[in-house]
Amino acid sequence: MTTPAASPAHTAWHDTDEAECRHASKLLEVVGQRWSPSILLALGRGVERFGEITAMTTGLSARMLTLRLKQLEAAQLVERIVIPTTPVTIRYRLTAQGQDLMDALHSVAGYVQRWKVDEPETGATALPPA
Amino acid sequence: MTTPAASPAHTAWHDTDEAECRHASKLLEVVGQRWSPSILLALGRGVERFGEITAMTTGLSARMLTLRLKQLEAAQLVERIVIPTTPVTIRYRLTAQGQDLMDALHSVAGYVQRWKVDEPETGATALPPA
DNA sequence: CTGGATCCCTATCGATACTG
DNA sequence: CAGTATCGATAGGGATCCAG
Repeated sequence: MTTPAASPAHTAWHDTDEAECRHASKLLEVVGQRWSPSILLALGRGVERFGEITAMTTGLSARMLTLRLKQLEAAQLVERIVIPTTPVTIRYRLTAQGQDLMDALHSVAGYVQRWKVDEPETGATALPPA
Repeated sequence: MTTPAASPAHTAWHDTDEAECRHASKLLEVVGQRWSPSILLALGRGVERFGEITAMTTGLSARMLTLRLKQLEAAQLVERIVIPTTPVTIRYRLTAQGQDLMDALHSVAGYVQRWKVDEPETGATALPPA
């Protein structure tokens, strides 16, 4: 019942090593930090400039952006590129690793579509898709 | 254009609706909360009792577990089942929705494997898999 | 065993002001 | 434009005690 049909190439959680579960947990906690998803999404969509991210993300302050960017850099998900123009231009991009993560993560987009996740209001949605 | 008509496996982020991106972000922020991944993992592996989760998760207090469990219930990911034994037995289980999310999320297990994410120590890993 | 209620400390976050 | 520094408010989270 759990698997509809044809288990693909990916590993089920049951078969996942304890250590890897821990790493996955930590990773989710980093990625799940406030603003992180928005920032990663922006980068994934090609936005590369500090100011653009700030502008397009309502409520995000420069301070937080700097902070998150550093963390995401530390997590090897984002790289900071300094271009010696005048004044200096700085671009942020997903690393290959970061891109891969976004790739893995877009299956949650499918989840969101399937379950039409919404705010806990009215009666919410609680019916299986099919 | 928003409806790409029966996207095969999954939708790329570029093709993902803004609203859905927002929902995905919110979802990740909930799932990424401290302890949430560990709890979901435990539930996904079949652990159902409050005490068991507490015991197997180092550092997790009863308070936090109660809290997260409530949030996850509110997010429709977990259901609380009360069995009128003596004393009352309580089981927590992933809902179909929650199971589906874990399903979607196990692609991050693949990511973790591919990149061997580890603590920033020694020289760390920073090389592409292939 | 499950989980509510407090106390309290700390990390986090937002706003503002300032620099290269 | 791309950050850093500081401050004050708050919420998150741990420890402990208590209750159904």
